[in-house]
Amino acid sequence: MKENKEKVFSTRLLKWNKSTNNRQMPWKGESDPYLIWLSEIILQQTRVEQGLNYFLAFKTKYPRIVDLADAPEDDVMKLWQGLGYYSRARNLHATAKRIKDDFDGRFPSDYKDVISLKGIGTYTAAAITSFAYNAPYAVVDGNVIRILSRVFGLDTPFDTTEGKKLFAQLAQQLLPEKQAGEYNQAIMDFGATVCVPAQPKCAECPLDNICVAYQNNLIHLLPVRSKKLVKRERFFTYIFITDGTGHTFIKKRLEKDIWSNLYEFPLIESDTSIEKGFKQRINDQFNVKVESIDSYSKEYHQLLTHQKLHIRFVQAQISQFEGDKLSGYVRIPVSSLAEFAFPRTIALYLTENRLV
DNA sequence: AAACCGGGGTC
DNA sequence: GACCCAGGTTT
Repeated sequence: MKENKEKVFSTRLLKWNKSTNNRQMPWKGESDPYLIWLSEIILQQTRVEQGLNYFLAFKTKYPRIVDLADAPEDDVMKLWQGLGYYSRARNLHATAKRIKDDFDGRFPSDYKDVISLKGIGTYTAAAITSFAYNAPYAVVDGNVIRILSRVFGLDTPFDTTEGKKLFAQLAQQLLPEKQAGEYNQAIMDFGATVCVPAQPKCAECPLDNICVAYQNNLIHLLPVRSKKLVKRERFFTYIFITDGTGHTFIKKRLEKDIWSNLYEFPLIESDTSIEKGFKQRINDQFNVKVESIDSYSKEYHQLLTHQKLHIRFVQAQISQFEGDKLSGYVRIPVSSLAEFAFPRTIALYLTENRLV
């Protein structure tokens, strides 16, 4: 009797995993759920190479959950600076505090407790519980979706409710329950090294003879995404204010928008690029009298998932007295700018202009 | 169900 | 320029 395809799939993946020298990473084979959790949060929508140094920095600075829980949030944001998706850092910190308070400082082991934590969804809960406790929960990430859509020939868009349900059910069905951790690790490594998005290595693929996409030349058509993103264009003009005393003004972004909890300079946002009339605009928006405009930067471009940002920096000089009018802003020494967490483009501007 | 949330790498 | 990455939360 012919073995069913699901069984063949899982068996071959496990065999492939044993026979391959997979990527070695600091969190591989880690048994401490705290470090597994930390690595998984950092790696959400993030490449291993990009997240690696951040993981090491966090592990060094916060060796235990309580160390992270007791840290000032601004310190956590600063360490996260440049990694993006900053809600991950806020949730990481909030969850550390909750574990300290509600779980006696020990990372929970029950799936239902784990997924109740901020910043932990189905993927991360499955990853943590399977890696740390070999709990029978199948991970579904970009790698898994890509592999399943190709091998099983599924053209249901994965970014829909129906698609998410379909891939989750199939992934769970394929999971060898007694080898959950090993299998989850195997399928993601396989997606990252063999069944890659472009130019997958089908010639060395152990699943080629059961892969619907390979057999039917559909590799480049799967997986299917339902819709493409629309980008909004925004124009930011940041005012780097000098008041003749070596100080400038910043504030923390607290609105529901990009870069929440990061710092920025006084901002003028507009529908188109601003090229002139800075004195008047600064006067109107911030109620300060500008003595002179000292410099006018190039336009920086920053691409976010849903937005294209046009960012320019203007250095404006005001009198020392005028600084008192900037309510809501913090007056800080220019020499202390390096202590604050800034969005990537602001950090870049500061570096290029030797301000940090 | 759809929108939103960063930054970097690849083709 | 489009797509992707060890996704999750909010509306």
